[in-house]
Amino acid sequence: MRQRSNQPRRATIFDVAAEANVSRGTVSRFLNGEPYVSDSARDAIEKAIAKVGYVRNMAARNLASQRTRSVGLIVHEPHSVFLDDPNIGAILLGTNERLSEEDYQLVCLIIGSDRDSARVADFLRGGFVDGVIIVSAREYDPIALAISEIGLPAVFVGHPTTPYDIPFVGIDNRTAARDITHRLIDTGRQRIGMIAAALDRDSGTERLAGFQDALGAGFDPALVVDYPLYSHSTGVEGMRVLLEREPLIDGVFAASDAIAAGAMEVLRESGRRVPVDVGIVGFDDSEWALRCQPLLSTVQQPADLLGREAASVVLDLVAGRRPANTGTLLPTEIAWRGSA
Amino acid sequence: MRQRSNQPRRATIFDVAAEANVSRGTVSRFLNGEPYVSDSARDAIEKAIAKVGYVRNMAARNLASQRTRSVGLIVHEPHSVFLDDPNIGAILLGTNERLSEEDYQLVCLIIGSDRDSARVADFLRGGFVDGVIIVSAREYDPIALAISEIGLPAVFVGHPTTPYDIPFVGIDNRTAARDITHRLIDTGRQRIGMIAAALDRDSGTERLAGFQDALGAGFDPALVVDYPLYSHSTGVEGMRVLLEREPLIDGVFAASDAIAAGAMEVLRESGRRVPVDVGIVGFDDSEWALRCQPLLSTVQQPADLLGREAASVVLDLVAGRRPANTGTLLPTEIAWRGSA
DNA sequence: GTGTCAATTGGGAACGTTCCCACCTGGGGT
DNA sequence: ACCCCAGGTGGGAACGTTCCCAATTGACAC
Repeated sequence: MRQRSNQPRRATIFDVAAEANVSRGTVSRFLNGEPYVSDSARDAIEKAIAKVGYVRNMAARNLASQRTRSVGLIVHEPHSVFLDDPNIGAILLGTNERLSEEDYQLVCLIIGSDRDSARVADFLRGGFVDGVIIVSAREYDPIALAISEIGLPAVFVGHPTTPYDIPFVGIDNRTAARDITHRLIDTGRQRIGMIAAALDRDSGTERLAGFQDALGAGFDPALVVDYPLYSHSTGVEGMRVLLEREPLIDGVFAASDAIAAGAMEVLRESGRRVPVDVGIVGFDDSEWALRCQPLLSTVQQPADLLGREAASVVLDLVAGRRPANTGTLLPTEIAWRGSA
Repeated sequence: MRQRSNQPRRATIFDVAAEANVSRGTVSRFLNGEPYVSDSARDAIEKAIAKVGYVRNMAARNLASQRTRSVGLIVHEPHSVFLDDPNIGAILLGTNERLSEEDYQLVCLIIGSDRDSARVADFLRGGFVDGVIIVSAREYDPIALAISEIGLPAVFVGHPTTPYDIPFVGIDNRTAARDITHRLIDTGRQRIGMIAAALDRDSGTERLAGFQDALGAGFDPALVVDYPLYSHSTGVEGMRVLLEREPLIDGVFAASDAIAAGAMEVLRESGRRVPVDVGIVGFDDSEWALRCQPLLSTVQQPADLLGREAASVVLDLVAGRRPANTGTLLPTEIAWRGSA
């Protein structure tokens, strides 16, 4: 079985060299875009490759060069993440696209159980990928710890709350919050409140800061409530409190779609119509946004760009180029739907 | 750079052999689970591996064995598919899981443009994967054609309408349709209709056949309408026709979630309450099901199992075992929600 | 005692690259 | 006339496996 009996043997770099009347070394230099290949050699090699139908043997290249030209994409909590979050798919797409451009392969590493976690850690330790992109790291993620320890080039997508020595790519929460709040202002809302959450995290404080930026002098602390979680029940409770404080409220920025969904239920119960009486906007563009009636206007992450950018950073690291900054924030877009 | 200067050299099979006092060949046999390894050798090798911290070098294995131990997952039309369909993620997960069990790697191959299509075809021709799983092939898919031509082990997920010499893994539309129709019957609905679609395809005719199976003698052709597309507008139009034909209709099986969503709008407009006055069920468990009020009961594909099964089939093919049958149909489950 | 066969083991020879060093060649400075 | 250097080339030596053939051993039948 040394050689698939029926198939004609695949062309190698030797065949190309022979056909082009140059040496193996020159062909290799050509293939890798290195200097010191004369124009005549280049021509001959190009023709020879076309003629013998040569394609690189990855395995041999990997073995000789001691690198794999592949990057791992690590995802945690498969079921909830893959089903709830359309972003994850887009991130995968963006990453894949960028890596393809550089002739790198994407390898999916999905961690469901602790057993997986160990298997993946072994995999990484084995040097089967040149770098990794960590998509939904938990706090104090053991795999992130392991990566940091192995010294493998890595980048987070999203903003980990625990500081590792690993760069990240995320979104600009503050600007996004400011922009979507402006929508409320621009459509003539007079009494605009916010249901904030998670003020113990960057994302939480920045969304609040953006809200404040947008309102400027008109900012009224009395119209802001805050809760620990980005949850539906936060929305229900927060909206009740806001309505009590200011029955004439006509605009609400919810710090997450789940919060917005809860708030909309309370608004409906209280007899207010969305968006006629009250405009409401959310953040995340998760499934919650589509379960609302009317559909929720919300901040949409440029998930594919996040993926692309993360790929770029990891490629830089692999190539030994330290990235300029330890974290990158990408601008967001807004999905305009019916709620405001 | 022959060897990463600072890092200690990775242990090889030679180190293990030396440590265990056996030959390289014996270690290799052990690692690959081949026979002809004595118990004493086995023990010694196990200890040696643990001691020197050996992990296989994939590149070397691939080069020597002339196979890659990786399988490609081909997906078309990234944006619509990844965003609309939660199934695709689950399929990916299931595939990845099964492949991991056999120490195979999943490589994502995503085709967005024709340029991608050519690149992927080259990639496959290059023998960079041992087999492929094609997730959302279009009719007369050029990539499927290429694969068929290259002779690469492959399997479809889903039921391609064009017959290739490639096996497939899909769902049992007929049984699923029968089962979900039974729900309508069991909850006491008396006048049950169906909005069928795509009767030019297997999926369409089988869903109708399942509906007929369930109703048996009670089947009334007058309560079935059919349209070419599985679309929202089909639901709107179909429901109008059904209501006209039978105002007392109290159960509807829609051939897709999109159809069900359209039908529910018409029902609401006509003043009928779901599920009190009319029970309605769909098929697919797509996003449409969650946009409905109340949420739609619908047929859910066992997407992770589809992925697993496809992986198993492709592994069989790679190992040279011809699968027993050319196509596999998996049973479905039903997501019970508020609409029936 | 001899032949045979099955269970083991050892190690040479690929596998197809990259890396690196040695070697040419010709033009320009001394 | 000589040296030097940059552009360009050739080919030996890894890289770490798997594959396969030859060799060794011991049991068992004749």
